[in-house]
Amino acid sequence: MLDKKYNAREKEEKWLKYWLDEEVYKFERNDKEVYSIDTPPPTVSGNIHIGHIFSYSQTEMIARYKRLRGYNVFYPFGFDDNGLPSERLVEKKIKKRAHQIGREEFNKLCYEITSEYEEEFKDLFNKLGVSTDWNLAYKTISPESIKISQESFLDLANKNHVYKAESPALWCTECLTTFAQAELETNNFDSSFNHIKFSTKEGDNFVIATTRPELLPAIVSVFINPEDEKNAHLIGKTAVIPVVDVEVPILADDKVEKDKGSGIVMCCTFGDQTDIEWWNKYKLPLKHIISPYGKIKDEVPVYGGLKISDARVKILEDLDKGGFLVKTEPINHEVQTHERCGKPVEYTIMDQWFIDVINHKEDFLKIGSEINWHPTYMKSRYDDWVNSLAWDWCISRQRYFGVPFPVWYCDKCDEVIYAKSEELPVNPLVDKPSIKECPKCGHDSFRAEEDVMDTWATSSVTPLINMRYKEKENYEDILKPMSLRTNASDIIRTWDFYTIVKSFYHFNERPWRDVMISGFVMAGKGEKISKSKNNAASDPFKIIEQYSADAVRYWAASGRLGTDISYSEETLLRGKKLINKLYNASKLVELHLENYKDKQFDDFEFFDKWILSKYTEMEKAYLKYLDNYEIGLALNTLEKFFWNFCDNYLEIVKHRLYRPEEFGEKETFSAKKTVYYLLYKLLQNFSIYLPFVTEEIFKGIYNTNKSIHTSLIEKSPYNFNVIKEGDMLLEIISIVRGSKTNHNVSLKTEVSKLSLDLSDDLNQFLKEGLNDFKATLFIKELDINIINKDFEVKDIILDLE
RNA sequence: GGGUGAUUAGAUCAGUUGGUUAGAUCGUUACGUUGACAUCGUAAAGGUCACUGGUUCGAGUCCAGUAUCACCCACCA
Repeated sequence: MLDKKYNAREKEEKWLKYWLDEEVYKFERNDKEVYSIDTPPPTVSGNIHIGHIFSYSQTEMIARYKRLRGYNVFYPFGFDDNGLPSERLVEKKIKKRAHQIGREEFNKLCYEITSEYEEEFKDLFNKLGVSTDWNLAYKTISPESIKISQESFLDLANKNHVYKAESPALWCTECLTTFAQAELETNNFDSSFNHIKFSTKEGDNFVIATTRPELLPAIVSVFINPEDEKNAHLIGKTAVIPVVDVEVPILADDKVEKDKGSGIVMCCTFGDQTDIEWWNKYKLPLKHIISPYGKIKDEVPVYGGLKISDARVKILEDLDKGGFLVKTEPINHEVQTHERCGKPVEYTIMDQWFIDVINHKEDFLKIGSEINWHPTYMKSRYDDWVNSLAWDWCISRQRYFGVPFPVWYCDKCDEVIYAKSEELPVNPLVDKPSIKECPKCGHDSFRAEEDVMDTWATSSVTPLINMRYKEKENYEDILKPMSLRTNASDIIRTWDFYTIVKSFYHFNERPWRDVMISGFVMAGKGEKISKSKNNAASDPFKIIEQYSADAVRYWAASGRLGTDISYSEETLLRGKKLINKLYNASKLVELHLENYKDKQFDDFEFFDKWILSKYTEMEKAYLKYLDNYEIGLALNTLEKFFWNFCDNYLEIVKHRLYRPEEFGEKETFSAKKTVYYLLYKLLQNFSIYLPFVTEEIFKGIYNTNKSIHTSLIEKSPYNFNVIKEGDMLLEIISIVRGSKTNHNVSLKTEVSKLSLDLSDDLNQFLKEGLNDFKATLFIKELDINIINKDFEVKDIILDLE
């Protein structure tokens, strides 16, 4: 028996426990086809927000859908707990920087603190009803993941796709590490545009405008566009840099824009990426003046030891004193920053490990086109990114909490010593190489590689982690390729791209068949969710408590795939209403199924045929949408049908259900069979969105299975071709109801006489459903006149006594 | 500046290959306690489908341009 009222909080707790205790979502090998999902391991950065609910719910609904369609669903969860975001979380929490407490101690704290946050994540996802098998869960910093990540590195090294090189790299003076192109972000900064007077040895004067005057000591040349007539006379001469008094050549390059600033550019090593390009192209000397900590290097005269910002002030003062500063104008401009901390990027030059991506763009594009992108237009974002790649993928990070490179160097000849596969996982700082002597020079002492890998170098192998790559017990056979990757559109260029890179290098194959890209949660139209503004209900736990997990999932399912969604109380309330309606409709059905025994039957009444046919039509659309990952559109279709089912069909059929003596046994059985069948189907359809309330109803009324979530959808066979006629009769019912409303009387008011003009055809159908029709509208007398049109309501006489 | 998408009722969103009066929910208004449901029901009001052109017998839907928003990229002298 269903309770009188549905208590979501109590029932959600109950069914969550049941699912976990009964291992309803446990993955076991069997002969069913596997459907596997590569879901994003959330970054453990201490910040759980509403966006997590949104994208993870959508993926989860696909898992439930595929389970209902008979697939053996492989859906493991993970946590991305290595790398900078986790380090920053820990540093914030202990209020100390990593280098202040030392590597070993710091890593220990990282393990502990990230584990705490993972429990919180796990709790949230459980409460949301995420149907994962936690036995399959992984952490990107676990020994197993480290082993697989190192294995991946060695495989790429073996295939000559990684190399070590001294090369310019993006450097963060806040995080004290290099980072990858993909981690760049643009931010707006207030700054000043300084017009500085230069001269040439030959006696000319010219002006260069710059936002970074502190880089004057790093100038190695000056560039002018070869077609710039105004400045052409300077090309080939020697420029004298003011204040620092150094001479550099004036060269020509067509990358210079004639009309920008004075049309003359200073080239520093390094101020931006163009500088690096020119430095390479023209083999310019290196003057690297920025220290890792964001100061001017000590050896630089006058300005050595100053912070970048202080050096800027000082050099502007000196320029002004010397009469070199023509003018200074304030500007707000975009500056490239490190996305993890927002600090403007600097450049450094050091030994780094790189993965070659520039040489295989064509291959990555090809793999990209072998994957089905949902929505399809998301593929062009991937293509654009691959086409725009300018750097190889730098995977060295001068950090602590990450996967160590399985690498040592010979102390004498610097030969690279790779770990052996069977030694993994290794920490070269602790472990020693298995060889005793350097194979190149015979020397017998080695030093460890101290850098760790970029986080993406590990999260890009989640398919390998999922398949337990090279483990004895593995899933390699069923996960090559995986069925689905899901993520939001912002990490196409990182997570999706890098995973494709690795899959191509390891297996020469696409990592997944389908990719499903979701949008973002917005606070309102065009308003981004932001922590500082606090413009969204920030605590997902509170939202679940307030509205129930089912209602939150309902909100998360709304909208088209790939488009942004707003945080909307209205939608949450709408979900709550739907849950209530579903529960109450089920109670009505339950009431009439007390002694019901299902059996083969096909002699349905007219309105039963009508609603069954409508269902079949709806189901087709529902399945089609879900097969295309259009979760929201499937829900729309389903919901529309459901409200019609309640407001119209149940209102019609309840008379027959209550009064079998008046309508007949067979006729009443037809109604029972219809509601028994359709409610079951609707519960299944809703179960992917509302797993808790549907389970409660299913177990209360049907209980034909361990859980509704392990039942199977069998397509509805009913199709009686009466949809049009039924819809027309419904229109007539609506007109008569409208008449009652306009007279301000109850819908139970009797109709003394209803006069209808009907086509002969429609009249035949009405005859089949006549008793239902009359009972629904409380009609005493019905007068029908046959015409050529479909129908017209001629006269409604209400019994207004 | 470039790529991709979005722009529909006061709010949140649907509208599947172009085809009659553009749909739903919330909110508003009126009415109705009807044996699942007042966390309800019935109905009403509410839209120049961002703007400007074009294709077509016919455009919310296709094309071009403009504006605004979002994600990504480039520039960042």
